[in-house]
Amino acid sequence: MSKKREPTSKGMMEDENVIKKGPWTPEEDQKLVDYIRTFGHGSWRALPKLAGLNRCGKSCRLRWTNYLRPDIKRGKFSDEEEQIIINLHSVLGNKWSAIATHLPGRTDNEIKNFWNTHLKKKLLQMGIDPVTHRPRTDHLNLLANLPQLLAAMNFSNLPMNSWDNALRLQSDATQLAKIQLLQNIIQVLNTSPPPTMEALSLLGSVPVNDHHQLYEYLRLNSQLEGLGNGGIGFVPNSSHNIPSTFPNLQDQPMADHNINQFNSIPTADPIPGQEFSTVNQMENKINPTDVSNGSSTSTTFEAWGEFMDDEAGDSSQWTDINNHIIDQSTSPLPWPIFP
DNA sequence: AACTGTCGCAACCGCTCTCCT
DNA sequence: TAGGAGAGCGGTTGCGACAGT
Repeated sequence: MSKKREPTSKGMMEDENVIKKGPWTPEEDQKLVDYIRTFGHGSWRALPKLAGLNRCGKSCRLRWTNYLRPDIKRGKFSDEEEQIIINLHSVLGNKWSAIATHLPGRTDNEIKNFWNTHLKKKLLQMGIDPVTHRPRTDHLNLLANLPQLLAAMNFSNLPMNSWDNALRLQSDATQLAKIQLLQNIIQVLNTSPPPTMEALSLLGSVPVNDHHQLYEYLRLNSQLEGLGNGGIGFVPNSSHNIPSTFPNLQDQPMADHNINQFNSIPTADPIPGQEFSTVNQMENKINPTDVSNGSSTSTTFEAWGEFMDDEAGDSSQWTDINNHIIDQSTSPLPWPIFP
């Protein structure tokens, strides 16, 4: 698309008949703010004339919503905001306005800019595709980036002590992000043929606490498998492909939830051009209303989250994992680590 | 000091959606 | 139901600020 902006009117003498474009002056801002404070914006198209501005209504609306609105929050995004954006983006994609509704005081434009200038790069550095939120396909690269992936996992593990509706959605998305990351790590460990010595040796760069974290996740999922739910079927150094990362939920008595959609599970080697992240598959099935208003008590994410909670016990398995990280006496790894 | 490259962000464009008649 | 107007959204661009040479 060739969209050359008209030469900016900055510093130009304005023809009264020409709608001004480009940066807003403090005087224009003041006029707009004064008018909206007094009369409200009403019709944006009519506003500029009424407010004495030589701008189009659209420009006035954008200036107000993105910059002049009194409830706008300025300054750097916090770590928590950053994580919320990543999580919501994994669910909603580039629906910036939908994401913005979960971040009071932040505008869609600001979030979009922050994503494009910071978060995209950050995810790429961690070896994660910012579009699909899946690790990039090169397995050796993935292993090389394992420390960053695990760091991202820890980063995602925000406390979830406030279960208001907005945070529910974020928490669900956080769970998914974690599952997604682990799933892809496990894919690498279960590739057929088995990981090479070289590939496994890369694990040596992963801090030992992260080994414990991985191990605990795998152990817990093996327990799920033992319960007849499918589990992830992890067998260290096994020579077969990983059968299914997610539990087979179709037999679960959860009729109120749209859970059968998980029948289609991403495989270790998606067909080129048909790579659908599990998160995206879920997104396609989610009632948009549930996502946007965050008030539903029966979202797919909740169903999945409840399932996880049920199977892992009252305390989240992630808390369990973290406890093991603190407790240095946890079980040794079931696979060899090459120096 | 001058030049060049990179980054961040405000603002624009064009398309889509929603509402009304 | 069709069509027009207004509003909203996502993608993109231009430009100032800053860092590096």
